[in-house]
Amino acid sequence: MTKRGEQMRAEILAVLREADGAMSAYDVLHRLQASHPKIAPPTVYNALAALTKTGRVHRVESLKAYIACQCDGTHKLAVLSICDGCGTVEERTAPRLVENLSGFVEETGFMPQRHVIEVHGLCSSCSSNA
Amino acid sequence: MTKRGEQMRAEILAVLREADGAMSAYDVLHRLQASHPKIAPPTVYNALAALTKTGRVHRVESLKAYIACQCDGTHKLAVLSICDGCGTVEERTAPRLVENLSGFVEETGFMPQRHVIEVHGLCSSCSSNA
DNA sequence: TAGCATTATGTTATAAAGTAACACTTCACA
DNA sequence: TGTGAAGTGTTACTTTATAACATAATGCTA
Ligand SMILES: [Zn+2]
Ligand SMILES: [Zn+2]
Ligand SMILES: [Zn+2]
Ligand SMILES: [Zn+2]
Repeated sequence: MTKRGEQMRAEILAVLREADGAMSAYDVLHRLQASHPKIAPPTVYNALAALTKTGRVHRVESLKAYIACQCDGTHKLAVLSICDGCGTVEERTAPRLVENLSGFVEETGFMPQRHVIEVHGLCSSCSSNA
Repeated sequence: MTKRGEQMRAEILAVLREADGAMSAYDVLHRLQASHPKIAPPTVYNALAALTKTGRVHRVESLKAYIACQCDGTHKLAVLSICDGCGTVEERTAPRLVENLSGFVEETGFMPQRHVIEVHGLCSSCSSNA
């Protein structure tokens, strides 16, 4: 919340936005070491946690990596398409699909709170170059 | 493929089947150290990789952990319900849902190959005890 | 069956990812 | 200005995972 912290989060968000694909926390760390020589892992992880909590960043679970949000806060409905060729990650919202998924797990009395929907494959440009 | 390896895989699968919830690779490792004092991480990771490739085990991406397959080989259509209360992971197949998801990502020319669908929340018994 | 190539497996050592615990800073409010 | 709550940073460490190489099993050739 303070200036220092918010600035760190803004820098990390900028780094993630510039990136082509997802970045690991340590990718981010090494990138920041140019401007912040003494930065340590927890600083990055703290900032990523704060950014994730406010929906500005998502962790890509199946890549152990992070992306800047591309869906402007509707991240609870997000589907990630992960290209295993070029590493790009596209985020799109799919309210209907998430609703169906919730309904499906609720059939057994399960109470859903957070959805992880990640699809690996090839993006259109990688699959045409295959 | 050889006897030694297949036996290791069978043991690991048995350990995972006995477990209540998902186990980390190191949980499995420590469990096996009782019977195999000199076992090392790559042995476990190799076996888990082989078991995963043949669909007998799944990695729960959002838990960095592993479960024995509960769906008998139809794992490409699986949805995991992960209880954050008691740690149980239930696997159910949802062909229709996966088909819809594939259709959704294909709208942008993406070619899906592997689906990760994990829902966090509370199982029926944990949510009634809440 | 012996010799050799091929593949699978195990071991050592190390890298990558993540976090606990505590010290420090900031800022609101008395 | 003090005091405390909240947030942030640092040190040191744990957990997760893999590269590289050594070893062992398998199956083919002769
Ligand atoms: Zn988003
Ligand atoms: Zn691509
Ligand atoms: Zn399965
Ligand atoms: Zn539960």
